[in-house]
Amino acid sequence: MKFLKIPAATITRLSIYSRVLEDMEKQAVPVISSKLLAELCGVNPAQIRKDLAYFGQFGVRGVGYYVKELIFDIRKILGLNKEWRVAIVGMGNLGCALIAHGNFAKQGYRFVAAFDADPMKIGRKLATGLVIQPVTEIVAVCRQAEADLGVICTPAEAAQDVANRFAQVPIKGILNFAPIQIQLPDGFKVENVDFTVKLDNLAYHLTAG
Amino acid sequence: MKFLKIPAATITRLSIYSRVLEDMEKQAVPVISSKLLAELCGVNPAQIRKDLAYFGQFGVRGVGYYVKELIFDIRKILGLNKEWRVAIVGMGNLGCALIAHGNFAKQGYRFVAAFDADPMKIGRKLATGLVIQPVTEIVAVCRQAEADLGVICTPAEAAQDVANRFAQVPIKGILNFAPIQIQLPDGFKVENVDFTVKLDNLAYHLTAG
DNA sequence: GCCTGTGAAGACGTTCACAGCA
DNA sequence: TGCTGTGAACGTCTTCACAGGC
Repeated sequence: MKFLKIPAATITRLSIYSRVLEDMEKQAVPVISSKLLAELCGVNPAQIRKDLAYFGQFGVRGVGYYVKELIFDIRKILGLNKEWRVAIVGMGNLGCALIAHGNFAKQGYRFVAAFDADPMKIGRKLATGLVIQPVTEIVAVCRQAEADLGVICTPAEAAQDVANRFAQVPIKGILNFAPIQIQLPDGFKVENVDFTVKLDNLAYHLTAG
Repeated sequence: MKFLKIPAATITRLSIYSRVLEDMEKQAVPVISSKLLAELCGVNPAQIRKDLAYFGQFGVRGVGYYVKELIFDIRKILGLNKEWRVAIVGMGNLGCALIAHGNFAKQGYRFVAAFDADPMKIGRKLATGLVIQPVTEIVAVCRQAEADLGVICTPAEAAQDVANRFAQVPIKGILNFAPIQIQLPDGFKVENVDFTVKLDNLAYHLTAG
């Protein structure tokens, strides 16, 4: 599917388009133009058309895009036409909040394993029915549970060790909430979510901008 | 301070550099070269020198950068040489997890007000001593508490309303965890943290890449 | 010799402007 | 007419390569 080089930003935007489109669908909007979608997403209309053009032709000239079809097409492009099985490590406040968070399930992500290093927490049953298991079992349990993706919510010190275990499974996609740059061989993809980096951006813009 | 146009990515990287440098400082490393720092951050050495060059000269030729000084300089660039006062709305699992999260306090961000729409939660006292107040009081309480930044952890439906209230305070920098594009006039800066967008990126790369 | 600081070159992503089609 | 699809123009960011200085 990947003939041209797709900008990383394009993928991120497709994800946002799909979120906005789902909203439109809920409001029973049947068709949308790149102009309106662009406004709702805060981007340029040509950007949207170009992003989609990397993957094919999805619109109707003179009309626009059929909302329902476009949602389907984008989800297919992103690989969301399957259930993704997610393992999560570090069941502190944040880890528990993520499991309880409704948006993951809605988008097709399902938590299939949970781990923690704290012996006090092991064996505890979470709201979803998952039982917390020891981090030493990550490789075995994730293989058994056929996990595709890993989420790291541990303190920074533990994050690299967890990533190494994920790598052995192998789990090739990791969402990392620890404020540290994880080092992994090529072929592994780490996405970082760093709240303080975002806050630092705000601080800078309010200070200098 | 802002003579040239600074790339947005530069600010994000400065924030990451500071995080890695703080790690170096803890390990009592006195001096670091752009080459080593680049490896630890996963970027090109010239990138680091260029990023810093936007703001001045911080290194010593033939030697490198003094870790402690560079941390200080970067924090000053980002505007982190003051305490930032943060208001947070939506005290569900995620909101509570954020308040409990140690990294914010460590970087100079202090929660000074918490809000929720649920009458059952109002008046409840959080671990930090903060008392949850009704969202209708956002403007008054934030002014009183002199909040600089706002964090939105509400469901998507409530996020725009909360942002509008922040805008009236006025709070000009908002960290938004709701999966929706918030619309605000120029002069306001919104940073989005959207977990599912990140997961979608992983899904795409594991599917197509 | 070594590493920073920086103009110039190159790569990349975005926007424009219009051709193509309902 | 209206809106998509897309090559070309533009602007921005990154990397190179070397001059400058310890």
